[in-house]
Amino acid sequence: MTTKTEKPSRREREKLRQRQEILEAALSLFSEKGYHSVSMQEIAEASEFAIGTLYKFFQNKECLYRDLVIEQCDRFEAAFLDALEGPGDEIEKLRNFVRLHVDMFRSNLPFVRLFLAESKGASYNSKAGLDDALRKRMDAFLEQLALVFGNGIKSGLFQKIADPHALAVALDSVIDGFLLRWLESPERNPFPEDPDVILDIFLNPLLSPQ
Amino acid sequence: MTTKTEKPSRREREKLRQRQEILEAALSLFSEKGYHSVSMQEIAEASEFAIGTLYKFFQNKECLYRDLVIEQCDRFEAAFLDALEGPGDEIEKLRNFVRLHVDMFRSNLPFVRLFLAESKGASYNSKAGLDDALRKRMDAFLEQLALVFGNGIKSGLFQKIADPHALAVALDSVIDGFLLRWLESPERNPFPEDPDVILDIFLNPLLSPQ
DNA sequence: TTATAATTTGAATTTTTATTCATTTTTTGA
DNA sequence: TCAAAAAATGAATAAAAATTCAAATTATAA
Repeated sequence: MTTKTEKPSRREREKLRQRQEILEAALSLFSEKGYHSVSMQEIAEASEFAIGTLYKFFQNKECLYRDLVIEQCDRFEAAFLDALEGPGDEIEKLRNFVRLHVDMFRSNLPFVRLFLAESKGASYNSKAGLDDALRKRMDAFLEQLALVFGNGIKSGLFQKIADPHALAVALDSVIDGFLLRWLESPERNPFPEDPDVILDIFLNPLLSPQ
Repeated sequence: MTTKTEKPSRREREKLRQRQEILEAALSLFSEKGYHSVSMQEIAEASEFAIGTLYKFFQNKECLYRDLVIEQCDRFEAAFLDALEGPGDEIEKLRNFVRLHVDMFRSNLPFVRLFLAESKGASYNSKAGLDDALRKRMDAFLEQLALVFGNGIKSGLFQKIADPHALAVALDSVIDGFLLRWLESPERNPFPEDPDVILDIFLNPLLSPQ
């Protein structure tokens, strides 16, 4: 009962911080070993709380995992949409998107592993309906990306070599493909520092002849 | 001790058949529910053997899973390499590869789910070194695919818009991307019946101007 | 047909881990 | 400073499966 005007009290802020610490430890563990190979015991030790305390923050293991994935997805989605809604023509938007995608991939490897496992592989969380929620968000995002292609075609910036939605799927797949190859064998596959390495495969053919 | 000249005795053939039946049941279950959500009990019931019998064929659950994945990969790899080594120019080889990829995807959905979980997501089998083995095979296969692009570029059939290895990664990613989208929401994403829908994104820009 | 070997079985054992909750520790406010 | 409330703890419980193995069944061949 410090000040009443402020929304989150000191205690509440402290709780939030603790919650984040648990999620951070859990993210690191889950991404390394997968959902089923991480015990609540381990998460407790890594985050330096007692097992019982975890259950004060999360109803159960599944909910902990779900919250973790959803919160990280929020971050990523917001960042990607920002890139698509930024200034510039469609080429610029795509370039920003690829650049951001590559950057976020590299600086969020633990989550990326988790996300790929969750979206491409078998979901650990079928009961919690997590995969369904993710699929819907992914659909919505691809819709936005397709819009960029669609607008580019409408304005004559791009040639209509394929359906905008197909192009969106293709671009997203290729980015993930490149980054995944790098993640799996960095020695054989160079990290695509320059986003144009990826984008050129699309832009070159897409660009209308001047 | 029937005939000595024949390699696999009647008994041995019977064993093989039983083993296949177990793997078939396991594939169906694993692909539907994921490694950790399938018990040996379930596999036993589905294949109509006793639990103990499973352990006569496979050292443990992990080995059963590993054998399953590896044997299916063998089939796929052989088929894909066939397509790349077939007759025709590089365009024809790529077209055959895409067509075959799409066909095998559709007619082997249970295994495809498993493979994606294993290769894109978190491997269930880190101890057994399965992911490492798969990665090596994938690398080798991409090398072959890159060779096709490389030859096409050398012969002037393709323009060198990117490194052959990058093109191989990109094509493989796009195929998987399209098929995965279809798998996840068939109502929203049409099945790419015509392999050219996928290949055109590559071939159009690649084809040298006549 | 029958003794022996090979195979199959599934109940019992062991292991692993999620979850609970009585107890202890810490914080709060007078 | 102290009693009451809140929070944290982790040993104990419960549940789920993997694995084992003694007993039962089936196949072999003399």
